[in-house]
Amino acid sequence: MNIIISNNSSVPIFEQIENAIKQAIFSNELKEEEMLPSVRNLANDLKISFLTVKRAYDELEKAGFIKSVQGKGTFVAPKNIELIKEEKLKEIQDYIEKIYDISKISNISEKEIKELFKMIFEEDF
Amino acid sequence: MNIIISNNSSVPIFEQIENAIKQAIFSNELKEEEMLPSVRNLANDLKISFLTVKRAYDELEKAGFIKSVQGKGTFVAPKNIELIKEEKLKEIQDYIEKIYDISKISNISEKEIKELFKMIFEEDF
DNA sequence: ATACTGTTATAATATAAATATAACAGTAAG
DNA sequence: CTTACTGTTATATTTATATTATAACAGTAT
Repeated sequence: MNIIISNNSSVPIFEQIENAIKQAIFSNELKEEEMLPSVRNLANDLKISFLTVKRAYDELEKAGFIKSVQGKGTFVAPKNIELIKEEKLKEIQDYIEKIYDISKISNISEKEIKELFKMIFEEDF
Repeated sequence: MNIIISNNSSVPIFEQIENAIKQAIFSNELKEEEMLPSVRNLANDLKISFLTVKRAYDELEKAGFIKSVQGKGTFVAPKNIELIKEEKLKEIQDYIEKIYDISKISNISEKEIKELFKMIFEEDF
């Protein structure tokens, strides 16, 4: 698995790891039940503290993407299609929220946004 | 000008001020060449440090929205708001394209996206 | 002179992210 | 059982950023 992190990103490292692993799971680069790198190994590879990896794993586990077992390792959870769809809907929601913020600040009307949607989705929206 | 800030927002106060002033400029509530509240006055109104207001003004000036003159005050820059609006529309278009890509890959219907829009814009869309 | 403007410098506080270190606990293989 | 991996937990520290308090300095207008 290829994870690239940036020190001077405004996105915290633990969150960058989360996103990279989610993406690997979505793209099936990490398959069901497959073992993830151990917290210490990944920390060594990325030259960061294992606690930062731990935090990323903890949040991924809370969200249901992976499962940690003491003494054995951390594994990709059996795929839950609904969970993945929820995640994608959340991504879309984040984008819509960004659009909302921009429209409010820039005084752009909903009508104008609708037109863009029609153009890109090539359908009545 | 009505600015409301929140202490426990994850958005820094200086950024909340930035956004509120941008919005006021785009909505023409603050007109070209119009004077903004002085750093100390706005700070007193919002019950925050004038340095926080100063920071917001500094960033707005760097972005070309306002212009500060020592001894006189801070003023809305004469600027082509339409030009900035075009840039913002382009940003929105990029986000919609991302949404389009996700929806195609994840088999998410336009109806579901419409629902999210209604939810966030809190209006029929 | 005064009373406003913005500007700058310094130090302090608060919070979150990330770290270093150490110890503890479960699993599997020799 | 010992060894060498796993994950877990606790404590203290460092780092970066946002925010503040305070003081002084500088330009403008009346």
